[in-house]
Amino acid sequence: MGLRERKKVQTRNALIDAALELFLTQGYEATTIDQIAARVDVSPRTFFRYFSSKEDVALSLPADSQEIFLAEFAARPDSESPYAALSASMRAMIGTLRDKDPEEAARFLKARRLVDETPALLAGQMRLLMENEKRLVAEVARRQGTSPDDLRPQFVVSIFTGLGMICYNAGPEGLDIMARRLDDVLTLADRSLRPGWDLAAADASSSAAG
Amino acid sequence: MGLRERKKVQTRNALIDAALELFLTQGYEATTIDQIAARVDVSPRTFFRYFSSKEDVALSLPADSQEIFLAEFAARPDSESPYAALSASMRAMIGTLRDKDPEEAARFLKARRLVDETPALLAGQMRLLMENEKRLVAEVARRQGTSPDDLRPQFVVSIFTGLGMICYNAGPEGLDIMARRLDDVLTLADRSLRPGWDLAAADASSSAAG
DNA sequence: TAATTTATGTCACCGCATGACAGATGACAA
DNA sequence: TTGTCATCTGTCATGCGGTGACATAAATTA
Repeated sequence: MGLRERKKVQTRNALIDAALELFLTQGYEATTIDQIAARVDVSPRTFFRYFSSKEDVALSLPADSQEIFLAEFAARPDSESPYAALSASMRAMIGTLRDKDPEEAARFLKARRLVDETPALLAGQMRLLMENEKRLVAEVARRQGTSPDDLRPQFVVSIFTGLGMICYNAGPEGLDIMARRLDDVLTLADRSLRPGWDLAAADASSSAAG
Repeated sequence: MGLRERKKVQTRNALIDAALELFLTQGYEATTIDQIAARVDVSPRTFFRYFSSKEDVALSLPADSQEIFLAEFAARPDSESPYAALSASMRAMIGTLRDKDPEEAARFLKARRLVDETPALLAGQMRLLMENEKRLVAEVARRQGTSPDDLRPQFVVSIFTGLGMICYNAGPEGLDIMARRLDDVLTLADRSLRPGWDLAAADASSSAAG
């Protein structure tokens, strides 16, 4: 890897660190791009060459974790039911996060804390989630053998997204807490849902695109 | 009602109409506050005296409908289970919308269409939803006899929120379609969930606040 | 009509975000 | 090492969103 590339990731990480630091101490809105740039000794214009917006830098780590989740999901064997694959991917994501070096894990937790206490960022995170939702629905539909326009894959994804939010948003206290919370939620789900609920049952189609 | 008040609601509605019109024809981001204000013959500064942001005017109608839902929910008898009360409130909300005068219903549908095709607004709508979520969880906890910090009321609300999103977001084509979609989703839910799933079962507590 | 309240317009200002251009710096071949 | 090229960066200018301050116009009340 050349010097140029190394410098780039270095600047990028520095910007993230500076941003998180300032956001957490002064508050998200109270922090300006100029302050972040100044702390990294970079022009404000350069900030926007690394991140498309103020929100972007705050959500870059959560966005990464979502990408990890999606990658895990895509890698699950077809033998698993949609819901089983989704649950396993969630567990795998937490595991992956835990295996990273401590520095990066700390960054992630900082970001999680920040998002948790900033409504605007919570909304942004939801937006990320929704952008991925289509991909998720498509994959679930494939596993079910139904159409992505069908109500059933959307149903499964919606249910799971709700569960994911509970444990994801409840875990700025550490990845262990988050993992435990996930277990609790999945236990609750097992108790509430009928076996095979996520498989393509008889009718209930009523396609109709959104 | 005095002239002053009448003028205010008039201006407000004019701003909403102008905004929706421009948003739908030019696109949300491509439309400026100045354009909206100009169309109503009002200074841009005045726009912000009626709406706190560009997003606010676009989401004012969806926000209203959420308020209606919450009001309906608060009015449901305690004899209903949490999930039953939530479902009934959703139906009632659609009914209330349908009973309004056609002009206002048209505005609502316009807003729904707009939100549907604008990711930023979709996210904003989710933010509104999440702001109300606490209230919802508290009410469900009361009905269950559990603590709002408990996982179970959160679980019920999350599940229902997912279902609500499916039918809500699928209905820019009219309130009738939206009602039918709701029926389909609830049917699917009845088939997937065990009877009494939304009641406070044995343990599964593991409180832990977010 | 006079006094008070309140809505509106004007002006100034800040922060976010983007395009354009010039200069600095690393990459690479001779 | 040197020269060329690609790319990163800083500076400048601009537009839009959003807010505070103040004066003016309009409605309310007496």
